[in-house]
Amino acid sequence: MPELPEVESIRRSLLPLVGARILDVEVRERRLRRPIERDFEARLRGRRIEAIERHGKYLLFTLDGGRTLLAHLGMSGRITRRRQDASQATHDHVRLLLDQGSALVFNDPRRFGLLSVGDGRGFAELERVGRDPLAEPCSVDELRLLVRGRKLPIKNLLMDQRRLAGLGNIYVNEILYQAGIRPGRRASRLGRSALERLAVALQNVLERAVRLGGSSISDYRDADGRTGSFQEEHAVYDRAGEACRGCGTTIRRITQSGRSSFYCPRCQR
DNA sequence: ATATGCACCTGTGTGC
DNA sequence: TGCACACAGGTGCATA
Repeated sequence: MPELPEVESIRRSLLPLVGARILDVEVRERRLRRPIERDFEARLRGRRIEAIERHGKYLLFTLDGGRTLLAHLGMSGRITRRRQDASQATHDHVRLLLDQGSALVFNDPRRFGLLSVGDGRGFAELERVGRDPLAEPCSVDELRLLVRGRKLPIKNLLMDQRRLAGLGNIYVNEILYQAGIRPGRRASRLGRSALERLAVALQNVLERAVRLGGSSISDYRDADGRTGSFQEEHAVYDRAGEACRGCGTTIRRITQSGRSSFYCPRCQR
């Protein structure tokens, strides 16, 4: 579910927890994308949260003693702040009991998410992801290097987390609309002007989406249960059959590598 | 190395 | 009402 803007919104809503201590850990379901380590609870208990950062779609909780809690929400994951006495919901897999009666709850119906504790931040998962385009905006020259010799569709390239970290199906579709590029265009065939528009669209869409707290399509919420509102500005995502806000042409849906792509056949070439 | 297809899961909506 | 099916914000692995 969550892409870069949603994860960033969750991170910001979690910041009041910096300084909190983890008093206890409860794990009800260990079978996530990768099973939760056996010593997960022991390695978290008693630690203090010193910082909460994000890289792409990953959240990193820096703890005292040099440890790091890595979290990924997969398709359906949520991290919520609650009272410890709040009732447990279906798919509440992990609860971190903090001081002052609050709790951090990880809920994930599909279990595509990930939780892991490491010493430092040497996670194999993190080594597989590229730069974060919000933290480090891409120049046109860098985009040119990225597309050089790549014959796959630009949409698939932008979704490849090893190249850029954080873009998923919503934001890639929205960025390509803003840039006026069809999702099926071969990456290597994009010219200088298209790459310039892409660089601008990348920054504008991500910054705007973060400002609006991300996209709440069906059930995304930040850690305090608040929805985002960027979905109200979606130009193409999930709008097949509706009119393009720019020119009135009917938005099309196609399938690329098993995922839906949406575009305006007139505004995007 | 590059590109694709499928598996991993549960929930929801649609059409019969 | 029940049932079958398609589809969903992601990633990892097997296969060409």
